[in-house]
Amino acid sequence: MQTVDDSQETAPVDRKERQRQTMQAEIRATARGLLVDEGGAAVTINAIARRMGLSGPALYRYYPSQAALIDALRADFYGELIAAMRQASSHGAGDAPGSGLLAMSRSLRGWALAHPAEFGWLFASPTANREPGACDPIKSEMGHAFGQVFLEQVLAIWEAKRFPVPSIEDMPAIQAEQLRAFSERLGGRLPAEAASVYLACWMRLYGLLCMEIFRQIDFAYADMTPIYEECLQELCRLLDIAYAPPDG
Amino acid sequence: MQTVDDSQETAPVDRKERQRQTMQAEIRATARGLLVDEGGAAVTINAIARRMGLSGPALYRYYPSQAALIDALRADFYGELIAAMRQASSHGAGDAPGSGLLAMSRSLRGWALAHPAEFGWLFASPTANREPGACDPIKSEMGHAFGQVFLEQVLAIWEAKRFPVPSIEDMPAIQAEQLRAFSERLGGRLPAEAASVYLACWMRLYGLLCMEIFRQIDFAYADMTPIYEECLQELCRLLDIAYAPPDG
DNA sequence: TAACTAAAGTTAGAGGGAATAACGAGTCAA
DNA sequence: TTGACTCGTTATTCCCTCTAACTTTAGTTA
Repeated sequence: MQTVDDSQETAPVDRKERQRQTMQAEIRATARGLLVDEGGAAVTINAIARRMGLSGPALYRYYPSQAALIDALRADFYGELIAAMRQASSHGAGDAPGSGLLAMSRSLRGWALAHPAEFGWLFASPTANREPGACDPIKSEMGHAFGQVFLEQVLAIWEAKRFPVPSIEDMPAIQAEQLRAFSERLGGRLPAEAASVYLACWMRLYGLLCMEIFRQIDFAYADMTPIYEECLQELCRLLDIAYAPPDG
Repeated sequence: MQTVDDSQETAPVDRKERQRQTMQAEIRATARGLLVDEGGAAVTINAIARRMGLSGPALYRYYPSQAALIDALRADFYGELIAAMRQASSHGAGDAPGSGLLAMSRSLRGWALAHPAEFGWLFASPTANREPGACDPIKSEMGHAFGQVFLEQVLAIWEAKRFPVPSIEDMPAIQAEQLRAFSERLGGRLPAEAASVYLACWMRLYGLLCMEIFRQIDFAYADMTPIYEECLQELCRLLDIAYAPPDG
């Protein structure tokens, strides 16, 4: 049934497949260069093809549409950011509880500052702007994995040494219900009360970073490093861990 | 010198000018309808003209380019949002100090929730995405007026009854310097220490709202009303005013 | 009243982008 | 050798922005 009888047949197939994948990677790399050099509006099928010495329609052998290409590129960005965050958090592990979280948070900001155009595409896709009701599949999938990295750190802190949590009874019923559902979706590894702390921390950090990257506060602050560190200090207080200033 | 000798000459000129302005307003209204109905990508010169029963190039009599039209539309949105915020804050005035701030904050969220597409264009213009270095003139001008509305409320609270402020000596030098410069740009009406509290409050509120409107947290929270109110409670604590739950 | 002027609309067209169709050249296996 | 498959091409369609050149119309002026 299978055509995998021996290597004489599978080898060329694999080689072709690898060539195809490197071509796709080259297309995405070219698109990213265009994004960084000339802005998001310059990322067109024709412009990418021109940069690669190809004719426009050739790219449709590799991506069915411009939107698909852009989505793949955004998935790249998510992957790169998540990898950077994971690496930073593992580097800081073994020390005091929460050192991984601090390292991860700083690497998140570092990546966003180093790649503002890419970060902008993560936050709001130019593709998703097309239709009003259409939700962003990349953001739903990868955005989940994105918050997940932060969640893992909070989870580690929670499992090592519980942090203070608010009483879920004091919350409005709608909020309590949503927290319970979310906690369940997490497999119950984080109780609803602790999940509310995780979400509060994540919103604080991510919200502040967006304010900075999208320059919403630049009428007052050009350099937001101290404010970001102040935010991290408050997260540490909320999670009952020790704050350590960045080294270097 | 002036051609304003009597009404026989000025009347037709004014009438033409008025006609021109109502035409511009109609164009912007049509564009907004397109934005709301079919998304940002549908806001094209040709589509607007089609909806109005005109040919495309006719619109260039009223706006020099698509970008200019979009900028004018965004200025409309800023104006509408700011007017809503101002109205809400004046309605709540006279009562306890800070009641205006609470009303304003809630009307801000109310407007953003009612007009997510418009809010999206305030936060990140599709025009500004063109070039990487190009800053957004509308956001710089109107965004300032936007934060100003919140600032006025904080200022009123400050002048009525000082709120606790952090010591500027304890801050990093970079932050202290930026705060002093900002305070000076404000005409010294708010000292640097108090300005840091204003900015912290504004970033918290605006950042949280962006998280909600851009659905960054919808993996956990569908309805963020309680979280927004929680944030308002914390702002009240920071500004040393009484929190009052929304009526209704 | 007749001619002039300026504004507001028109069509035609250049230039670019997304996407499809139809076609040619290479590769590989039977 | 032949047939199939892949990857590239050009040609074409449709839509977009924007300019040029024109008609029409309303208001002004001699």
